[in-house]
Amino acid sequence: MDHGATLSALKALSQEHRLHAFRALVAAGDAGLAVGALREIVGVPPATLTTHLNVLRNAGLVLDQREGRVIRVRADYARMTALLGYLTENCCAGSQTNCEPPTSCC
Amino acid sequence: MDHGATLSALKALSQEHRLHAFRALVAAGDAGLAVGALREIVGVPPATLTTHLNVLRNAGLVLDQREGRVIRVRADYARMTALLGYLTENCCAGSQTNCEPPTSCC
DNA sequence: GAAATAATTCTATATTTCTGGAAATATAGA
DNA sequence: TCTATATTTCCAGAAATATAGAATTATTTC
Repeated sequence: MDHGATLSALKALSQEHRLHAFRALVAAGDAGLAVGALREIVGVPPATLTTHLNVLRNAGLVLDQREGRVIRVRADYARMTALLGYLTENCCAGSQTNCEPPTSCC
Repeated sequence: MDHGATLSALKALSQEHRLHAFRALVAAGDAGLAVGALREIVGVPPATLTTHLNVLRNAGLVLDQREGRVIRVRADYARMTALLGYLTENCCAGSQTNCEPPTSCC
Protein backbone atom coordinates (compact mmCIF):
# COMPACT_ATOMS: atom_id res chain seq x y z
CA MET A 1 0.00 0.00 0.00
CA ASP A 2 1.54 3.28 -1.06
CA HIS A 3 1.24 6.77 0.32
CA GLY A 4 -1.66 7.76 -1.95
CA ALA A 5 -3.70 4.66 -1.24
CA THR A 6 -3.11 5.00 2.49
CA LEU A 7 -4.15 8.62 2.40
CA SER A 8 -7.38 7.89 0.59
CA ALA A 9 -8.17 5.07 3.04
CA LEU A 10 -7.55 7.36 6.01
CA LYS A 11 -9.60 10.15 4.45
CA ALA A 12 -12.40 7.70 3.87
CA LEU A 13 -12.41 6.57 7.50
CA SER A 14 -12.03 10.01 9.02
CA GLN A 15 -15.66 10.96 8.78
CA GLU A 16 -18.26 10.22 11.39
CA HIS A 17 -20.77 8.35 9.25
CA ARG A 18 -18.18 6.52 7.18
CA LEU A 19 -16.34 5.30 10.28
CA HIS A 20 -19.66 4.17 11.71
CA ALA A 21 -20.52 2.33 8.49
CA PHE A 22 -17.11 0.73 8.15
CA ARG A 23 -17.10 -0.51 11.73
CA ALA A 24 -20.54 -2.03 11.24
CA LEU A 25 -19.20 -3.82 8.16
CA VAL A 26 -16.10 -5.04 9.99
CA ALA A 27 -18.32 -6.41 12.74
CA ALA A 28 -20.66 -8.01 10.21
CA GLY A 29 -17.87 -10.13 8.80
CA ASP A 30 -18.08 -12.07 5.56
CA ALA A 31 -21.84 -11.80 5.39
CA GLY A 32 -21.59 -8.05 4.97
CA LEU A 33 -24.70 -5.89 5.03
CA ALA A 34 -27.27 -4.69 2.50
CA VAL A 35 -27.08 -0.96 1.80
CA GLY A 36 -30.54 -0.56 3.31
CA ALA A 37 -29.52 -2.28 6.53
CA LEU A 38 -26.43 -0.12 6.70
CA ARG A 39 -28.61 2.93 6.19
CA GLU A 40 -30.66 2.03 9.25
CA ILE A 41 -27.54 1.59 11.34
CA VAL A 42 -25.89 4.82 10.23
CA GLY A 43 -29.08 6.85 10.13
CA VAL A 44 -28.62 9.15 7.14
CA PRO A 45 -30.74 9.69 4.00
CA PRO A 46 -30.12 7.35 1.03
CA ALA A 47 -28.31 9.91 -1.09
CA THR A 48 -26.03 10.78 1.77
CA LEU A 49 -25.15 7.16 2.45
CA THR A 50 -24.43 6.52 -1.22
CA THR A 51 -22.08 9.48 -1.33
CA HIS A 52 -20.21 8.10 1.66
CA LEU A 53 -20.20 4.55 0.34
CA ASN A 54 -18.63 5.83 -2.87
CA VAL A 55 -15.78 7.29 -0.87
CA LEU A 56 -15.21 3.96 0.90
CA ARG A 57 -15.43 2.16 -2.45
CA ASN A 58 -12.92 4.43 -4.14
CA ALA A 59 -10.57 3.90 -1.23
CA GLY A 60 -10.90 0.15 -1.76
CA LEU A 61 -12.12 -0.37 1.80
CA VAL A 62 -15.39 -2.01 0.84
CA LEU A 63 -16.51 -4.32 -1.92
CA ASP A 64 -20.02 -4.78 -3.16
CA GLN A 65 -22.09 -7.24 -5.00
CA ARG A 66 -25.59 -6.91 -6.35
CA GLU A 67 -28.13 -9.46 -5.22
CA GLY A 68 -31.31 -8.65 -7.06
CA ARG A 69 -32.54 -5.25 -5.96
CA VAL A 70 -30.23 -5.28 -2.98
CA ILE A 71 -26.57 -4.37 -2.99
CA ARG A 72 -24.54 -6.20 -0.39
CA VAL A 73 -21.46 -4.47 0.96
CA ARG A 74 -18.45 -6.01 2.71
CA ALA A 75 -15.34 -4.65 4.39
CA ASP A 76 -12.12 -5.51 2.57
CA TYR A 77 -9.99 -6.93 5.38
CA ALA A 78 -6.84 -7.15 3.31
CA ARG A 79 -7.02 -3.45 2.62
CA MET A 80 -7.63 -2.65 6.25
CA THR A 81 -4.68 -4.77 7.33
CA ALA A 82 -2.45 -3.06 4.76
CA LEU A 83 -3.50 0.29 6.17
CA LEU A 84 -2.57 -0.72 9.72
CA GLY A 85 0.79 -1.94 8.45
CA TYR A 86 1.57 1.27 6.65
CA LEU A 87 1.06 3.33 9.79
CA THR A 88 3.58 1.30 11.77
CA GLU A 89 6.14 0.77 9.03
CA ASN A 90 9.76 1.33 10.04
CA CYS A 91 8.55 1.86 13.54
CA CYS A 92 10.94 3.05 16.25
CA ALA A 93 14.04 3.04 14.07
CA GLY A 94 14.31 -0.70 14.80
CA SER A 95 15.56 0.10 18.25
CA GLN A 96 13.08 -1.78 20.39
CA THR A 97 12.98 -5.52 20.74
CA ASN A 98 9.24 -5.77 21.15
CA CYS A 99 8.56 -3.70 18.08
CA GLU A 100 6.83 -5.62 15.34
CA PRO A 101 4.29 -4.86 12.66
CA PRO A 102 0.68 -5.44 13.69
CA THR A 103 -0.73 -8.82 12.82
CA SER A 104 -3.65 -8.78 10.50
CA CYS A 105 -7.24 -9.04 11.45
CA CYS A 106 -8.60 -12.14 9.62
CA MET B 1 -10.36 4.79 22.81
CA ASP B 2 -13.85 5.96 22.01
CA HIS B 3 -15.52 6.95 18.80
CA GLY B 4 -14.71 10.64 19.14
CA ALA B 5 -11.05 10.09 19.92
CA THR B 6 -10.70 7.63 17.07
CA LEU B 7 -12.32 10.06 14.69
CA SER B 8 -10.01 12.89 15.64
CA ALA B 9 -6.98 10.60 15.28
CA LEU B 10 -8.12 9.50 11.83
CA LYS B 11 -8.87 13.08 10.79
CA ALA B 12 -5.43 14.07 11.96
CA LEU B 13 -3.73 11.36 9.91
CA SER B 14 -5.82 11.80 6.80
CA GLN B 15 -3.91 14.75 5.44
CA GLU B 16 -0.88 14.52 3.22
CA HIS B 17 1.54 16.58 5.29
CA ARG B 18 0.33 15.27 8.63
CA LEU B 19 0.63 11.66 7.51
CA HIS B 20 4.12 12.41 6.24
CA ALA B 21 5.07 14.04 9.55
CA PHE B 22 3.58 11.29 11.68
CA ARG B 23 5.33 8.56 9.73
CA ALA B 24 8.64 10.37 10.09
CA LEU B 25 8.04 10.51 13.84
CA VAL B 26 7.11 6.84 14.02
CA ALA B 27 10.31 5.99 12.18
CA ALA B 28 12.33 8.28 14.42
CA GLY B 29 11.34 6.31 17.52
CA ASP B 30 11.87 7.50 21.06
CA ALA B 31 14.34 10.16 20.03
CA GLY B 32 11.62 12.00 18.16
CA LEU B 33 12.47 15.00 16.00
CA ALA B 34 12.84 18.72 16.50
CA VAL B 35 10.10 20.77 14.84
CA GLY B 36 12.71 22.30 12.54
CA ALA B 37 13.95 18.90 11.41
CA LEU B 38 10.40 17.80 10.81
CA ARG B 39 9.81 20.94 8.78
CA GLU B 40 12.69 20.02 6.47
CA ILE B 41 11.30 16.54 5.99
CA VAL B 42 7.75 17.64 5.33
CA GLY B 43 8.68 20.72 3.32
CA VAL B 44 6.07 23.30 4.29
CA PRO B 45 6.38 26.81 5.77
CA PRO B 46 6.67 27.10 9.58
CA ALA B 47 3.15 28.40 10.13
CA THR B 48 1.72 25.58 8.07
CA LEU B 49 3.63 22.92 9.96
CA THR B 50 2.55 24.36 13.30
CA THR B 51 -1.08 24.27 12.22
CA HIS B 52 -0.70 20.61 11.30
CA LEU B 53 1.23 19.76 14.44
CA ASN B 54 -1.56 21.27 16.50
CA VAL B 55 -4.02 18.90 14.86
CA LEU B 56 -1.80 15.93 15.70
CA ARG B 57 -1.37 17.25 19.24
CA ASN B 58 -5.08 17.71 19.81
CA ALA B 59 -5.64 14.18 18.56
CA GLY B 60 -3.13 12.97 21.12
CA LEU B 61 -0.96 11.36 18.46
CA VAL B 62 2.18 13.29 19.28
CA LEU B 63 3.75 14.61 22.45
CA ASP B 64 6.23 17.41 22.73
CA GLN B 65 8.81 18.70 25.06
CA ARG B 66 10.72 21.93 24.93
CA GLU B 67 14.52 21.70 24.96
CA GLY B 68 15.76 25.24 25.03
CA ARG B 69 14.75 26.95 21.83
CA VAL B 70 13.90 23.67 20.20
CA ILE B 71 10.69 21.73 20.63
CA ARG B 72 11.11 17.99 20.29
CA VAL B 73 8.15 16.01 19.06
CA ARG B 74 7.47 12.28 19.46
CA ALA B 75 4.80 9.90 18.20
CA ASP B 76 2.58 8.52 20.95
CA TYR B 77 2.71 4.79 20.24
CA ALA B 78 0.06 3.90 22.78
CA ARG B 79 -2.40 6.16 21.02
CA MET B 80 -1.52 4.74 17.65
CA THR B 81 -1.96 1.19 18.90
CA ALA B 82 -5.34 2.09 20.40
CA LEU B 83 -6.39 3.47 17.03
CA LEU B 84 -5.45 0.26 15.23
CA GLY B 85 -7.39 -1.72 17.81
CA TYR B 86 -10.53 0.36 17.44
CA LEU B 87 -10.64 -0.24 13.70
CA THR B 88 -10.59 -4.01 14.09
CA GLU B 89 -12.81 -4.26 17.15
CA ASN B 90 -15.48 -6.96 17.01
CA CYS B 91 -14.00 -8.03 13.73
CA CYS B 92 -15.75 -10.65 11.60
CA ALA B 93 -18.53 -11.36 14.08
CA GLY B 94 -16.10 -13.72 15.83
CA SER B 95 -16.56 -16.20 13.03
CA GLN B 96 -12.98 -16.72 11.94
CA THR B 97 -10.40 -18.63 13.92
CA ASN B 98 -7.47 -16.54 12.80
CA CYS B 99 -9.17 -13.30 13.67
CA GLU B 100 -7.45 -11.45 16.44
CA PRO B 101 -6.83 -7.84 17.34
CA PRO B 102 -3.61 -6.38 15.96
CA THR B 103 -0.64 -6.53 18.29
CA SER B 104 0.83 -3.23 19.23
CA CYS B 105 3.80 -1.61 17.69
CA CYS B 106 6.29 -1.09 20.54
C1' DG C 1 -46.11 -3.46 -19.05
C1' DA C 2 -47.18 -1.11 -14.75
C1' DA C 3 -46.16 -0.57 -9.97
C1' DA C 4 -43.13 -1.12 -6.14
C1' DT C 5 -38.61 -1.37 -4.03
C1' DA C 6 -33.49 -0.53 -3.72
C1' DA C 7 -29.98 2.25 -4.60
C1' DT C 8 -27.73 5.68 -7.44
C1' DT C 9 -26.52 10.13 -9.81
C1' DC C 10 -27.14 15.00 -10.25
C1' DT C 11 -27.00 19.35 -8.28
C1' DA C 12 -26.75 23.31 -5.22
C1' DT C 13 -25.90 25.01 -0.71
C1' DA C 14 -23.63 24.95 3.65
C1' DT C 15 -19.67 23.91 6.21
C1' DT C 16 -15.09 22.70 7.17
C1' DT C 17 -10.30 22.53 6.28
C1' DC C 18 -5.88 24.14 4.24
C1' DT C 19 -2.52 27.54 3.47
C1' DG C 20 0.92 30.82 4.52
C1' DG C 21 2.29 35.89 5.43
C1' DA C 22 2.88 38.95 9.22
C1' DA C 23 3.21 39.63 13.94
C1' DA C 24 4.02 37.67 18.48
C1' DT C 25 6.29 34.66 22.02
C1' DA C 26 10.09 31.93 24.06
C1' DT C 27 14.81 30.99 24.80
C1' DA C 28 19.88 31.47 24.46
C1' DG C 29 24.04 33.90 24.18
C1' DA C 30 26.95 38.13 23.83
C1' DT D 1 19.61 44.58 27.24
C1' DC D 2 20.07 43.59 22.39
C1' DT D 3 20.20 40.18 18.74
C1' DA D 4 19.50 35.81 16.65
C1' DT D 5 17.02 31.52 16.37
C1' DA D 6 12.94 28.48 17.01
C1' DT D 7 8.31 28.11 17.03
C1' DT D 8 3.71 29.78 17.58
C1' DT D 9 -0.67 32.47 16.99
C1' DC D 10 -3.65 35.28 14.23
C1' DC D 11 -6.14 35.92 10.24
C1' DA D 12 -8.57 35.65 5.87
C1' DG D 13 -8.91 34.00 1.27
C1' DA D 14 -8.91 29.61 -1.47
C1' DA D 15 -10.04 24.89 -1.86
C1' DA D 16 -12.19 20.71 -0.53
C1' DT D 17 -15.95 18.13 1.68
C1' DA D 18 -20.68 17.13 3.52
C1' DT D 19 -25.56 17.24 3.02
C1' DA D 20 -29.79 15.92 1.10
C1' DG D 21 -33.90 16.80 -2.27
C1' DA D 22 -35.36 15.50 -6.78
C1' DA D 23 -34.77 12.86 -10.71
C1' DT D 24 -32.90 8.47 -12.54
C1' DT D 25 -31.54 3.58 -13.10
C1' DA D 26 -31.95 -1.38 -11.96
C1' DT D 27 -34.57 -5.16 -10.57
C1' DT D 28 -38.60 -7.88 -9.05
C1' DT D 29 -43.36 -9.05 -8.86
C1' DC D 30 -48.06 -8.82 -10.29
